[in-house]
Amino acid sequence: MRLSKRGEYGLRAMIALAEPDVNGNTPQMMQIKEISLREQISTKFLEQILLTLKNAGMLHSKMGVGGGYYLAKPAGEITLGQIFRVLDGPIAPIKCVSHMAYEPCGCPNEETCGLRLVMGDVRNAIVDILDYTSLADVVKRQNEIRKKISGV
Amino acid sequence: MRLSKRGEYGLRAMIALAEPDVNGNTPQMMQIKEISLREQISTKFLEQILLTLKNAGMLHSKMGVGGGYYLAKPAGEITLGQIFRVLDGPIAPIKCVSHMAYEPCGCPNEETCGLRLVMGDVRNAIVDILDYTSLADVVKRQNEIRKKISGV
DNA sequence: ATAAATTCTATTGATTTAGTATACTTTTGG
DNA sequence: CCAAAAGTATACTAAATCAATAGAATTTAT
Repeated sequence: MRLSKRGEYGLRAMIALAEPDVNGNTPQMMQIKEISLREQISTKFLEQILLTLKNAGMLHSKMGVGGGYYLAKPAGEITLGQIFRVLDGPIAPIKCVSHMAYEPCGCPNEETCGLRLVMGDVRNAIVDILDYTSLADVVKRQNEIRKKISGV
Repeated sequence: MRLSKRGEYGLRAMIALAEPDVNGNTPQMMQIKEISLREQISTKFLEQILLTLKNAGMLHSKMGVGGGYYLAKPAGEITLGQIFRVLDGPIAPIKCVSHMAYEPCGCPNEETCGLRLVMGDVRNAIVDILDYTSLADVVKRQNEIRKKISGV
């Protein structure tokens, strides 16, 4: 049940872009290099990932000197599930329980397949988290932890 | 978030072995061919998978004529999580939230990494299902559905 | 003895992953 | 206008993993 590096980097970059800039403004614009440096990601690889996200309509960009990427929508309207699906495909652990990319899996009787029943539960559990967690939620949670740590 | 074919086939085979035989006896002994035929799995591939499961101590086998595989423990004592880990490795979507195979993931600050927080939730949700569902639970659930269908 | 069954090891071909490489286009500062 | 900065777009590749295949060795019932 692995999240790919592509997915990991893309999610981390999106979370970085969802944070307000030094002046508290949002959405913040950041250059690829800035993100790759801060998040320890190969610049060239991140380039591809951000481009994919842009083509999927989740990011906007500004070319040329002083350019960069910024979120296409408010952070509260972009969920981790959406980002995940763009970069890593369907969330379901097995095709026969996928809502977005259903395919029969070849078991003798899909209707009474025990594995399918359980994997359906797993799918729902994951989707319930990823599709109901927005970038804004993540940023908020990060800030709460930071506050708790500095407050100790 | 994909379950591999190896994992899928292995889980299906173990569920088949957890069902009582025609006389209601359990654990039932089945030959590789029998399982591969019923579950539509390449016999040779299933061979490898069952061998792995045997070496992990979840199956016993009897060689020679009239031989076959059977569960090493009662179906109620084998969880899907155990089987999954043997065939597909750690359940966690990202190493830095794995209990069984922790590794840092390279983000600048693991403690306040938002992605890690969310993926930790995802891991727990999956583990809560797979580690608390035994083969016996799956068989029971299958039977309930079969009863419901034939009863309609 | 022999046929049926599991065991074990090696290999293969396809696909995916995680990048690199290269060249191009757009924008802006000077 | 020109050069540098920045994103755009493809193509390529090395390594790993996946799904399966092959074939020989071993064990057992009859």
